[in-house]
Amino acid sequence: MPPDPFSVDLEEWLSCLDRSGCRLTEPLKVVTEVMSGNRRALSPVEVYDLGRAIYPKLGLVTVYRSLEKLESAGLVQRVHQVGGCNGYIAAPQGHQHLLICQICGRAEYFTGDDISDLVSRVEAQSHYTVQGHWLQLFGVCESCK
Amino acid sequence: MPPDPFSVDLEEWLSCLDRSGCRLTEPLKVVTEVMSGNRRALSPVEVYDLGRAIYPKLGLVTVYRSLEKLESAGLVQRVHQVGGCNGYIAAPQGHQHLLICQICGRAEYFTGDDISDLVSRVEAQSHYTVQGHWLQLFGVCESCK
DNA sequence: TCATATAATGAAAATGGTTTTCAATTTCCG
DNA sequence: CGGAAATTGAAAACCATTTTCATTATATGA
Repeated sequence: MPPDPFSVDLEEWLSCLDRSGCRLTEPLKVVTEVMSGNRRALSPVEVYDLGRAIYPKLGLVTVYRSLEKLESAGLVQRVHQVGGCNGYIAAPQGHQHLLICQICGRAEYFTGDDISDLVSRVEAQSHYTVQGHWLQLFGVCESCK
Repeated sequence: MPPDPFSVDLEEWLSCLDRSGCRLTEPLKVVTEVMSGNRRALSPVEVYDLGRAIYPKLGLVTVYRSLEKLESAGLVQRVHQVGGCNGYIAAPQGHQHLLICQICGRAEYFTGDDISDLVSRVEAQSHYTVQGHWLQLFGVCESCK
């Protein structure tokens, strides 16, 4: 069982940001708290709203900048969906992919996608060199059924 | 060998649009010609520029509306990439996925992704019901190596 | 073939999300 | 504690996309 990216605690995230050379300001801590404690992909405005519940003078611009820091520190990743591509969610440790509930937006990570056979076959047929892949599953979670 | 979505000719696309109830206007035909004759994911502005080379008074707004028609007719699909998600490309027939060159943007479709074992395992572990998936490969094409 | 209802067009304006600018504030290192 | 430098928030700028609306073009039925 791989580590659950949603159970990582705030302190670890903050020390990771610290190691990346960020100043641990109040607004950045608030955005980090929101992102580390949520299992859904959140848009910048959603982060903004959740953040202001904790720290009312948080600015939307700062949310954008903080998400950028979290993303380049590898703590958060962008999520692409049919409805839009401006969602951010806690990034997995190692090689994992997302499974997203189409009803409530809740997400899980899963491992063990072995597509190496597929990749070799596609490489042989297309004469491309494959460098990476995106795989995402969509469905309905237990409580939404 | 599945049919190559890039080799479908213009006439077929136009009759498909006709069957969908669209009026075959000059601007729509131009956008259709651009989209059916290109192997790269094109942004609306790129379509606009390529289209005006054929039909100078084409408007950008019409490009957006035409892409929407092509998309709902299933002839074109949106492409999601790290650099942005506003690309459109000829849609595959049946179940196929994209392989995109990171250098030149050229794309190929491939078939034969069998992820049913993976899906059953993930369903059992997560208690989600999986309804669909996204799979996309990234690499370097033959001429870019 | 022609007339006509109506879908489609293009230009301008509106919209909405994201980025830039900049002066004021906060952090953190010495 | 002091001060250099990163960070912040507000306003403005920016850019892609959508809406509005008067005009034009298409397809259909007389």
